[in-house]
Amino acid sequence: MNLDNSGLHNLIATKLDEVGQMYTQKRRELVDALSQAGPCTLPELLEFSDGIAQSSAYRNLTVLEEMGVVRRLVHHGEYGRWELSEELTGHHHHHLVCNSCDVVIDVELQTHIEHLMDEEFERAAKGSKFAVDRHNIDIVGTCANCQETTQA
Amino acid sequence: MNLDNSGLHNLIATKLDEVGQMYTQKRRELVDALSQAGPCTLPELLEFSDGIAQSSAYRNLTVLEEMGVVRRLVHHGEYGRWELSEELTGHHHHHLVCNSCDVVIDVELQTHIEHLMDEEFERAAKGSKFAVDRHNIDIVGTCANCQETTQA
DNA sequence: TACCATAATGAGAATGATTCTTAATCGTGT
DNA sequence: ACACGATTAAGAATCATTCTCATTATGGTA
Repeated sequence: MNLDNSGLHNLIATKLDEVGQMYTQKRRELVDALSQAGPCTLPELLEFSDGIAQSSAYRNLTVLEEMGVVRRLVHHGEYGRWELSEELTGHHHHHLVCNSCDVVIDVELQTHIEHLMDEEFERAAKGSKFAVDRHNIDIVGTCANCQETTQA
Repeated sequence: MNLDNSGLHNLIATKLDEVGQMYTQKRRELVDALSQAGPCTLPELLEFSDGIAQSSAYRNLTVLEEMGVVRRLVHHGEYGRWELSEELTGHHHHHLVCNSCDVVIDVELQTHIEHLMDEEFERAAKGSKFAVDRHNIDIVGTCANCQETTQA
């Protein structure tokens, strides 16, 4: 599979360079996997990447998270999940979360709904003097695969 | 503090009785704590409750979760959090999540916004043939306490 | 009230995802 | 080629959560 992630990679390389971090092959592989596959667990990332050690994967993801390159998601499955940061991809999105197999799928909502929600979230937070930063929405249910499986 | 949770307790007692589970004093204490304090971590629950063992707290919460009495939340803090289920309280709500101290505060949104969101979530899920069950919204930012603290 | 069967409790061991430690290796600039 | 700092990987350590099991409490029954 040939990915053209050169734009993405250049962006990240610059970002890491600014703070004296290296954008190594292993780190590129993690980013490639995430850009292909969407939110991934660590075992999934280990499959994609070629022979990276578990501890290195965790460490690199932590570094990349601190740099704002990736974001860690936490749901009910046994593993955490990682995705490219919105800051990097430029796509604000939310998640379909299957409560049968724990898979996570990206979705985008219509802009005018996002605006309405932002306004309402601000209003709702005001009562608690809570300063809103961002919002995460999980649409929970059953993915297409699991619907088929349970019918069989 | 005198709570009148008799209605709540009766409801739960009936629910548990139907499946041959006991609604013990320890379980009542957990429910009382949750009904007072909102989403709680396990250490918080251990403080509220009077001398319940850690392992018993976990086991009881799991049982109560299976009965649909409580729900487990998972965020980025070190501990999971537990709250009374919406099915039980009858209040659909979402969460303000402080990314500084990890506290979780309940909020309710306006009904017409909930309707708009539900429609949009259905629409967004359709593309992935995803069957929507419910939605969770986290409004992430800084709670009032942490805003004060950082100013000092 | 005494007895029995079943469920709940608590102490501690086990589990397992994630983080930490450390020695070896790699990259980059000189 | 050298030296320095960053990265890697293997395995140990951490720690929230789950499991085990012996003890205790509960509810039903006669």
